[in-house]
Amino acid sequence: MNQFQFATDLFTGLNDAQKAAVECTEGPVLVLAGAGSGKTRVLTHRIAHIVQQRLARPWQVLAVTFTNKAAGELKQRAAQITDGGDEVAAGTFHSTMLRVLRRDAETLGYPRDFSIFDADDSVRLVKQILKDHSEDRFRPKMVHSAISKLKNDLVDPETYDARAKLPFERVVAAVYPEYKKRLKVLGGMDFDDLITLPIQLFREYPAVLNYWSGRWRYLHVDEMQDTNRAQFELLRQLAGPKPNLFAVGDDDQSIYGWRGARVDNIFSFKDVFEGAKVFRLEQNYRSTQQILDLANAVVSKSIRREEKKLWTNRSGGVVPEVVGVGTDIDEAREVVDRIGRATLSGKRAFKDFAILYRTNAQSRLFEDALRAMRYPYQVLGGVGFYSRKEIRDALAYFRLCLNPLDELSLRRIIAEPPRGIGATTLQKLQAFGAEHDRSLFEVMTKSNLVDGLGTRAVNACQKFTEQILTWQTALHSIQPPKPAENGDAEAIPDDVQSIAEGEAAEPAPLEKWAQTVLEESGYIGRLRDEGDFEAQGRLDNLDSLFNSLAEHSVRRGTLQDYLEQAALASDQDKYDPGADSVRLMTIHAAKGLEFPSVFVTGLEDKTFPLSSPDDDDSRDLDEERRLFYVAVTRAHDELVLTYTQNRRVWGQFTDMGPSPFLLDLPKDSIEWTGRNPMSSAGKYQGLQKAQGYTGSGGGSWKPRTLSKAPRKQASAELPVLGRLGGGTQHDEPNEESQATSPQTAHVSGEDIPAVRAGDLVTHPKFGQGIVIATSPFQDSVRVTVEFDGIGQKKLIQKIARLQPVKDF
DNA sequence: TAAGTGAAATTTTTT
DNA sequence: ATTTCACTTA
Repeated sequence: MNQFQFATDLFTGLNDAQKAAVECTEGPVLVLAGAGSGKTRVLTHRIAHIVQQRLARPWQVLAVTFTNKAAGELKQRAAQITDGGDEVAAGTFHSTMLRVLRRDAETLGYPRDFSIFDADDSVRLVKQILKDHSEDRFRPKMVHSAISKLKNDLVDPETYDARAKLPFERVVAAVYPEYKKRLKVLGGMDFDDLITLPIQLFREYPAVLNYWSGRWRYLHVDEMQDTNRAQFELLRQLAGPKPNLFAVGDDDQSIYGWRGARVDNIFSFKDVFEGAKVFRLEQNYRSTQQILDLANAVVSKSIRREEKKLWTNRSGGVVPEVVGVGTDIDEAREVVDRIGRATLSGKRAFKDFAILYRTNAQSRLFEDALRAMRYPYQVLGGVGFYSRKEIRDALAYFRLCLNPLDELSLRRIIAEPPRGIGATTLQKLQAFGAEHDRSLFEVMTKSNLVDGLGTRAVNACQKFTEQILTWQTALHSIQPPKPAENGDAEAIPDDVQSIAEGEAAEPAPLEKWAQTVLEESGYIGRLRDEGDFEAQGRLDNLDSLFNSLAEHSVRRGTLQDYLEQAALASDQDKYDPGADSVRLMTIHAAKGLEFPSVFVTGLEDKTFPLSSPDDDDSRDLDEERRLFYVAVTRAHDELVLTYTQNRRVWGQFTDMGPSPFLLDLPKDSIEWTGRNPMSSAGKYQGLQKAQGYTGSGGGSWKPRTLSKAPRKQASAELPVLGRLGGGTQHDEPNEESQATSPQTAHVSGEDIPAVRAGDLVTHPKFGQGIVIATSPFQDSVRVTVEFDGIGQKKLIQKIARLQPVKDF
């Protein structure tokens, strides 16, 4: 009865291509779905279809996405049209695999309550290793991201060691195995382990693979273009010899190459999964034709892509607009002005607007402007709740109670608050532990055995470990450690299981426990004592932590679950579609979302497409192009692109050239608006001169044309910008002063020595080196130096003050 | 041992 | 500009 009802509904309102894809329930299927072509719809309808046809129970259907947000939406929408749809196993790759690992971690030699190390933890660990090797040539973050890429590419340490040649690669090759080893010793997994360890598990224990692949009979993957090698392998394993794999993706929206995503996974899908059926969804239901034209114009310049053309039968709409402004502050004001006008006239609600930018750092000025006008807004991403210091500290306490092996957490809180255990003591404990192959925590419980420790230190250790153990016991009393799950557990959906398991919930025992821990540890007390504005803010944040813990506790979640969610759920997910507020986020964060009116901001060279100031070739222009495509296709009917001529970067006023993407726009179907575009012309000239002189420093060389060249070229290619020159505004006073006083500003830099390529220079830390190259950097010079025995460094002369070594 | 001081690095984008 | 990290001093 119901079934018939569902069946008719399911296919009405789908176009032919969508229908065909939904109906194709067996075998490998690839759906190439352009932006706004209804891919989530296809996914959810197919899932509903499978369930209705009784091909599988809802919990036998797996859908993997990249963000929790997407998973949540998928689940919710599936639930609306499917009987039992909320039992569908929908989650991110990471959270799904975490379930697998929780069940069998011990098989792989990890503790049951293994910790999850987020990016920050992982980098810390790398840093420690680098320090132990007294290696400080490379940034821990870079080394970690190299390791992460290797893991995602399924390259093991031995293989890499054999091929690593360059100094940086050698360092990575040295750190990689050590990093892996230490992670395991600490009973921790990093993000990449959550993908690669299941692969290993499945390889070594076919029974485990059988369990999961038998359970998930229909696999769905969203955003296939963003999968990396490891994820692809995982899918292949789970899909098994008779793959029921339904992949949806769009190569034009591949924007995660920087973290190892392989668009190739889309191109090679047909080869890897033989007989795969391919469907294309090209009808767009979201945007106006003008917006699509603009999107197509830019992305069609990409080198390798599946040819497709989005179209819509929506008519009407507003012509997309490009707006040039003087400074980043003007940009924020302009955008907020427009939002104000549209909302005050009642044409739009605040939530109709999204302000998109390339980097999180750009959000601040928009926030300021919105706050000044008292307009409601929410910022997605950025420095998230869980990355604040006090929250991380608190979680470290919790983590340590669950997993005393977690030395990273231990070190994090050992001096928060100070308890008389300092670097020296830790050093001795560590050495002892290394000798006897014991964890740091264990050594601390027996610190009296460690030579050379004063009674004070021993007592401090004693007290600390006793506290932890007490809290651990308390935790177990409210939340008994789970008995080992027997291997032949029935295929009960976990969600159901966990609900059935729970007992009558007391009023938020977890919250109480957490409060006790932070009180007794003295953490909260110390914040209270500090009593300043900042400490108060931290206390407030801890309060929110307690609240969310209480909520979690009421829903019978365990602390373990909570920590997992904290590690895997980013700020990204707190997006509240209901609230009437302007949305601010990076373009990456906006993928999968849509808004009636969208501002894409910062369309300047080096901002978007983004590249570091010194080396231009580091950027992947094609990926930036696709990012632009993603950005503009978020808009239903109104699209405004903004760019500035001068922006503050790293606290420095910096002249900006227009984004090359602006040159690719179909000129006729766009409206160009210049607000006060020439206001900075005078300043611009002035700054150029200033930069020239700064570059020369002591004056040993002639002023160079520096940023002039790219500017000239850009405006030559973009005559439209010239048209903007009709602006009538004049320089502001502070610009004037900059323009007229380059000398005064910079000749005072007599103590900043001038250097040029070939010079022999000294640096207080790195010693002697040869200057390889110099390039203008803001109001100073960026100098590349080859230091003896250290390698190349890039330094800002204004700060580093390299001293030339006089010839002799 | 721990708090206080200055230099220097930081800014992609996220699970 | 803001934040982090290494080195110095109470």
